Amino acid sequence: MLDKKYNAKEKEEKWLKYWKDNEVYKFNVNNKKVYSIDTPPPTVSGKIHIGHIFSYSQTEMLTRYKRLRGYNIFYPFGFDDNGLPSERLVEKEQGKRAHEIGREEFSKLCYKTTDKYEEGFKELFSRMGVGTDWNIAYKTVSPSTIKISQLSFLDLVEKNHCYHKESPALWCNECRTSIAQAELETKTIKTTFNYINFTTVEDNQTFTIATTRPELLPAIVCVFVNPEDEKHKSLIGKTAHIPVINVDVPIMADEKVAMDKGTGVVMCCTFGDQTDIEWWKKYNLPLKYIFTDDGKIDNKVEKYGGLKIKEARKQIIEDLQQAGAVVKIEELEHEVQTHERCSKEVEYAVMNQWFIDIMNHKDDFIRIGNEIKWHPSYMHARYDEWVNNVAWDWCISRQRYFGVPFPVWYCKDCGTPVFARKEDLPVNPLVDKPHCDKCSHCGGSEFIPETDIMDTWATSSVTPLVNMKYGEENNYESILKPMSLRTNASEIIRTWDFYTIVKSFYHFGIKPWENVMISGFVMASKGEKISKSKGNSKHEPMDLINEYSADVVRYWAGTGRLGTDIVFSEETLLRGKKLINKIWNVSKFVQMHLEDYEYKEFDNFEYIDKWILGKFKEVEKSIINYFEDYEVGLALNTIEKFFWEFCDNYIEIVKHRLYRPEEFGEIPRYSGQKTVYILLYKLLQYFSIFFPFITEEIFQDIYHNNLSIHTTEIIPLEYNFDEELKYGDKIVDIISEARGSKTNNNVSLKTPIINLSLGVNEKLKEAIEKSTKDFKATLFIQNLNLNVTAKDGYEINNIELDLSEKED
RNA sequence: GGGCGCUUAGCUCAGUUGGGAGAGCAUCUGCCUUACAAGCAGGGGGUCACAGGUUCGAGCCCUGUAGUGCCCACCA
Repeated sequence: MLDKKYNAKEKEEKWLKYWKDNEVYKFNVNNKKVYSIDTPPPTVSGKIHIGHIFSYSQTEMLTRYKRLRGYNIFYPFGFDDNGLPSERLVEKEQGKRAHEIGREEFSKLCYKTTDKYEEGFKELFSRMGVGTDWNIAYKTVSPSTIKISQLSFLDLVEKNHCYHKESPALWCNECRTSIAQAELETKTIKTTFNYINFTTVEDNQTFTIATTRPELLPAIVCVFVNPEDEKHKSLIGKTAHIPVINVDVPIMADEKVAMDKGTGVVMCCTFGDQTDIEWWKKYNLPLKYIFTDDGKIDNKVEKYGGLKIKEARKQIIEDLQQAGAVVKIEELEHEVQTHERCSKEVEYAVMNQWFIDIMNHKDDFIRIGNEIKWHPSYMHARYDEWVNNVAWDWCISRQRYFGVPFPVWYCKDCGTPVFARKEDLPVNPLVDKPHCDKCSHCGGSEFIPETDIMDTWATSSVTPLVNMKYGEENNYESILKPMSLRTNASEIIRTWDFYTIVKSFYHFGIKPWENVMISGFVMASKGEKISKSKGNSKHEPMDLINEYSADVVRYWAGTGRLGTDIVFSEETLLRGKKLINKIWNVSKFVQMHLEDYEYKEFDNFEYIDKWILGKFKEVEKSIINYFEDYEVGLALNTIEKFFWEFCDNYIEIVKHRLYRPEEFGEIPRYSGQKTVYILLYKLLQYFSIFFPFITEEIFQDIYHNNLSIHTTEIIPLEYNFDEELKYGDKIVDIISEARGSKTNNNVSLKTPIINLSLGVNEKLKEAIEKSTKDFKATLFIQNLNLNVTAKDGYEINNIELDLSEKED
């Protein structure tokens, strides 16, 4: 028997153990159709917050739905320990920079630290009741993942989609590494707009250039004006003299110069921005690179060498002022590109990097995007928008320590790369030697290892390959190509989704998954995103679980529409708590009345039973539609709404029949028993998607001891009770109105109705007559008169309450 | 500046081929009713952001405006 009160803490621990012992969520290859999920490996870079819980829960709920619909669920969990986020975390914890610690020691610390955090993540997700098979979990820095990442790299090199080139790349001098376009974040900063006078060498004409970055004056290689610009046309072809720096550069024309920005005259530096790079390439301009990799001016620059970028800016402005070259300085707020991991302004550097070709296959990436179903559908536009606007090939090398090494060495004499053999992977070129002893190009016998590591996205974009154990024997390629579903938040469409598509296309020529499901964010308050850096998450997930139970926290996480942000709300938790309490109580009630229940073929349902069964059939259709649309939250909403109707209306009606067979008869009682048996069973199945713990407790106690509800199958109801559905609703309306009449008279709902006269139509009369006993018992009616006077609906002509007790 | 969302009751939000404006919380009034007071019944409370249009009929479809949010571009 179910306990009087539900002890969530005790029961949740019990079922966690049960599921583990009985391997309820274990993945085995069998004859069932596989539904596979490529779920985001959380970045193990510190504390988990309720935002994680939110986005992971909806995916998890979907897997539960699919499992109940008979699918064999492949739902692995991953951990992204790899790369810069982990390094930053370790640097923060150690209070030292990576290069101060040393490469080998630093890597060890990274492993140790990520292991520690990973345990915390695993514990929390387990405690939430996540139905994953931990046996197929993966880490992005494990030997097998490194092997697959390296394999992927070699495959792309072989297929000429990956190349090594000296090229300008985005550079973060805080993290001291190159980064990819996708890692940029824009930030508004206050700065000054400096109007500086230049002169022409030929005729000493003065013209003004406005810049926010005067420290780049030593890097100027050219000055541009628009060829259509009447005001500045006379400058074209002349030579500009850079003040203070005392260097002369040519003045050229290019239509990309906007006449209405600044003064309409632009200095082109190597490099200040993307356009500089374009011009540098287009006009084959010389290179004047003046920064060091840690954000200083190079020592080769006279006077400013050794200064930090911002110090140099200050100094050069002073010098320009002294030279009388400054026209004016305006305060300015503008957007700058920063590195999303550290929020520091990004520079450009020129060095050897590994790139993956993006620009030549944009059409293919758009096409693959079209072949994938996006949920919600409008997220597809964000993907297209990104692909159409990508301006760079994907730089995958990072000048960092912790991550996947490139399986490459270079000939010391000629620089020709030597690649590892696939069968030797994983390799670490810093430790391992190349398989050949002579360079195939020049015959040189000494090799230098590649010290760069791969961008984290270069490895997380192979999660489908990791899941299918790409390149191994007995792999899952045949069942996971493509996977059924990818889930993530909208912020990483441009990184994780895009790069995964890129890799899938290059490796296999096909889409990586059938569906993409995009979740929203959790907001701390309206318009304010929860983030680790802001520290504005007031609630620790574990505290919430302890206070409310995992099922209740899951309720909160299960609400809301796909792709839509939600605000954390304690009210929602309270609502979930009440719902769960109600599920428990109604289950106790049902159990009480099923003690003598036995299965029999039966189709002689009472009118009201047909009504609620017919209603559920309709509701179930809608629930299934929502799930098939990945709208987990809306499905929950629908189930919940029906459930309260089931409790407040149906149970209130049927209870009399269940309690008093001597009055109502055994067969009507059996009809009620069978109805509650069926509906509670089905409600528990649907609720188990959201509340795996309490539903398991109830299910095993009432229905099947030692059979997990999570291994059952949902078979949608097939009843045709449309007539009962329509007029049953009317009967409930009458009951509701009559109850209102009692409440308005300040009497108990038990108060007898001495006389009730209703005006109804023919159909409704028939319906009430078929359910007279239930109807009268529910309202405690002594005399009921039905008159066929209403055309549509009904009218209460007379209601006479027994107020005798009240008057006493 | 470009792309995509959002704007419905005091608060948080549903509203799936266009026809009844809804839920929870809050508030007010009753009710200890053989599952449940963490409950039950009921009331009050909304020109569905604004302006046009299509339609017999618009919260829903179209156009525009405003506010808000995310992503991108904008470092001259």
